[in-house]
Amino acid sequence: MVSGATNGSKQRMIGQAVLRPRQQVEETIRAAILSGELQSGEMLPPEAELARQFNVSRTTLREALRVLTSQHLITKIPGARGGNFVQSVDYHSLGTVMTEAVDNLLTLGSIRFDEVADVRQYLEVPAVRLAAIHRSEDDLAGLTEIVERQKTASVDDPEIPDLDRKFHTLIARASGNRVLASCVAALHHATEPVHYLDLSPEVGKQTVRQHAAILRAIDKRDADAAEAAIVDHLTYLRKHIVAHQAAE
Amino acid sequence: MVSGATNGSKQRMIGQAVLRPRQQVEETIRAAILSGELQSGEMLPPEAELARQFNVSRTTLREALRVLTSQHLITKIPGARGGNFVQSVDYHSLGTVMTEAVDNLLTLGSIRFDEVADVRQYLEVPAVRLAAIHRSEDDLAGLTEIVERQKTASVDDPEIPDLDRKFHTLIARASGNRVLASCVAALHHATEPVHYLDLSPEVGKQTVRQHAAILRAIDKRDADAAEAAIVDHLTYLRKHIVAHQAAE
DNA sequence: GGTAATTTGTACGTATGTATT
DNA sequence: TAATACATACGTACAAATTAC
Repeated sequence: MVSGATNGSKQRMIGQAVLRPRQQVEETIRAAILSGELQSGEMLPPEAELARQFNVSRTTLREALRVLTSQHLITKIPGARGGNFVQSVDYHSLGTVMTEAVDNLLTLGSIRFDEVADVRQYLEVPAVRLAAIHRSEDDLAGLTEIVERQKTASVDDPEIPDLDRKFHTLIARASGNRVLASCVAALHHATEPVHYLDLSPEVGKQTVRQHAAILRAIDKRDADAAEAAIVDHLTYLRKHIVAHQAAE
Repeated sequence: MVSGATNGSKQRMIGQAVLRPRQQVEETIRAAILSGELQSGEMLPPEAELARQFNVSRTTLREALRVLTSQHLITKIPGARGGNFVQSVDYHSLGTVMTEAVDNLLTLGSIRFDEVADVRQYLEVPAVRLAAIHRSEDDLAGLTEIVERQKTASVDDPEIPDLDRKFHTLIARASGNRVLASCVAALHHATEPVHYLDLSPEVGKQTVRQHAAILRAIDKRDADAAEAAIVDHLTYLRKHIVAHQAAE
């Protein structure tokens, strides 16, 4: 039962594992995208033509394309001017797949909410520190506008969760670290639906006040104050989520 | 061009977006898995039977299954006693998808290496601190064994990178936070191939020494010492990666 | 060791849905 | 409205893989 691919012997490896047609097609297209041979936005040949090129059936080709689609490497657009298009794979896709995975694990009960919240805090603290140092004037203007709109929004305004998300992700983006930005965005998304459920007027007011404090620290380029402010904010939020969860 | 699903009007939402057959099948099976209705390890009915149940063609069913497979929710096994099996979706799957995404972004050049390395450090520091506090005797024994094997391994031993990976991920697991563990494992994987290329005997020796220092701190449940040791270690590694990259 | 049985994998022709012109 | 070009879906047949006898 020992295969040559997995034993640790020093024998020369000659054979390559035989790949099924679908997998060969998939890997070839993936490599073409990741190598830059296929530019983002570019349209692939029609499926019939592409199947002919690979010398496989359209069924096989479509299964390969389907996998690449689910991995956000291409998008399929039906209709006359439609086709299979190479997606721009930027750091946002990391946030997307993380969000999907964390959501799955949370609904399955495979991870606890506080595990996500903890990691979120581990990342948001360095994020605000870096944002305080590296923020551009545009970042500052964006954050200011968000906080202003939060001040005037009523508690039942449907865009409140969206504003909160934008505030935190914009800070993470201002850090200059795109991996950090994606992780923060994903973890924020996962921890968001819960705490926006028990949004009382009082909690809303406090949140805006805390956001304003974070913004002031970033404005003054004061990393220490920014860290203190975000810790304050996250601690406050989690206390209210815990209270909410314990109450039901 | 404004769709009813996205405008912010207060109109009552009645209509549900029409889903294509493939998507309906996909969502239904996914929901069954995530709700626990389908237990992990369980085998789905044969594709022909399943297609009959959904009243779709086997082609359509297979595209749905292919997506779920690429998302690690099911595995397909060909052959007589084969079939489609529900995968155990634990926190490891988060690490898997993160690894894939980060690898893609790195080869595409959409993110820089140091962005990944920075985030890795943001997470490994709290990870070792928590590990120092929560570590079990089993964790300690496991870490000790790894370090012992690293002491005796020669530089060209093929299992060296594996030992390094195990050391860092075991620490992250010992933290008790599974999200943290997955993230650390994924980011470690992404930052690994580079620094194991220029593994000189001297670097190898220093690495083992630093690992031993981390282990001692965790043994003594000294979080501060553990933090200092891991920062030391990561700083050392990154200096050598920078040196290696600058050299070529 | 060979043969049958079971299940996934692939092929192909056709029909339908969808969006643009 | 009709024509066009593409993805989507269907049904059947066959190939390949694996197990059981």
